[in-house]
Amino acid sequence: MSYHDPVTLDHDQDCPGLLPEPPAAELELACVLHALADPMRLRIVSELAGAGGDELNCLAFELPVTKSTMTHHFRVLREAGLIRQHRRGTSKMNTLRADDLAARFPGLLDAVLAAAPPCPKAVAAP
Amino acid sequence: MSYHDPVTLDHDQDCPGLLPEPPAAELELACVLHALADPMRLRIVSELAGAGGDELNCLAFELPVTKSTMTHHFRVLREAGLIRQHRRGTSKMNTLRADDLAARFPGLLDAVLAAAPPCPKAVAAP
DNA sequence: CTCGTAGTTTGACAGCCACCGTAGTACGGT
DNA sequence: ACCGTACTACGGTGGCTGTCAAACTACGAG
Repeated sequence: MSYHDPVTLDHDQDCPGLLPEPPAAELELACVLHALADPMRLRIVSELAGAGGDELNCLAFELPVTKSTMTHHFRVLREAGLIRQHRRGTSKMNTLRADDLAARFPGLLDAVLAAAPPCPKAVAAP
Repeated sequence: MSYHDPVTLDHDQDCPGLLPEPPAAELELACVLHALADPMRLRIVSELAGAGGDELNCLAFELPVTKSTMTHHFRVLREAGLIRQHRRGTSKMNTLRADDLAARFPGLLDAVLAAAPPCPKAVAAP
């Protein structure tokens, strides 16, 4: 659950404002499972999966916690390698790293999403 | 992650010494994920899976922790619904509830086991 | 520049938890 | 009954963590 800042120059040019994330090959199972074991974070991941690859800013998730707690959760998800975040204006846009996760742990994300509780409400587009 | 002691009379007669466990239909994803997120517990589950349904007593797992910590880990796994335990003489025998888990969360256990680090050593028969 | 909004940092809090050591229980063999 | 072995209960420790409030930063519109 620790990694060096892997943002390369190439990456900076392709996606300005990208926040640091662990490379797919370095994702750790215990870290991913731990991140998914929190109901708030599982809900974030479920809603991102339901958005079908669309980017959602943090406000798109109407979670019953404060903004600072949401910041914490998004950070845990990013550092575990579950989500990708980049800055766009005043917003942080989030996507699920579904392809990376499937490549690293085949079937895991699908099984977790299938097992996750249904989302309380549909995600509003930002 | 809480349940009432569900041991029924029928169950008592079929398997004396069975310790309380949650019914398969009541397994909670967050609880299961949390139990699997600890490397020691993941290793226990992996070794039980590798034993192909054989019962293993607690000593069969040469984990780098004390016996009292192992007791704690086995308890977490049992209460999360991942393992079944029953007393046999002075030993506690453990099996993986693979069928229950597959029924409740299809594909999850397989994906986790496929992703888990390889066991450091083969499990000695008790 | 000001303002509003999205998001972050910081510190605090209370509960959780992996781990340990110690003393104890449960069981079976002698 | 005693003994050895498998396992547990209990208390303690230090670190972790979800959560919050308050102050702050980053950004873009006007």
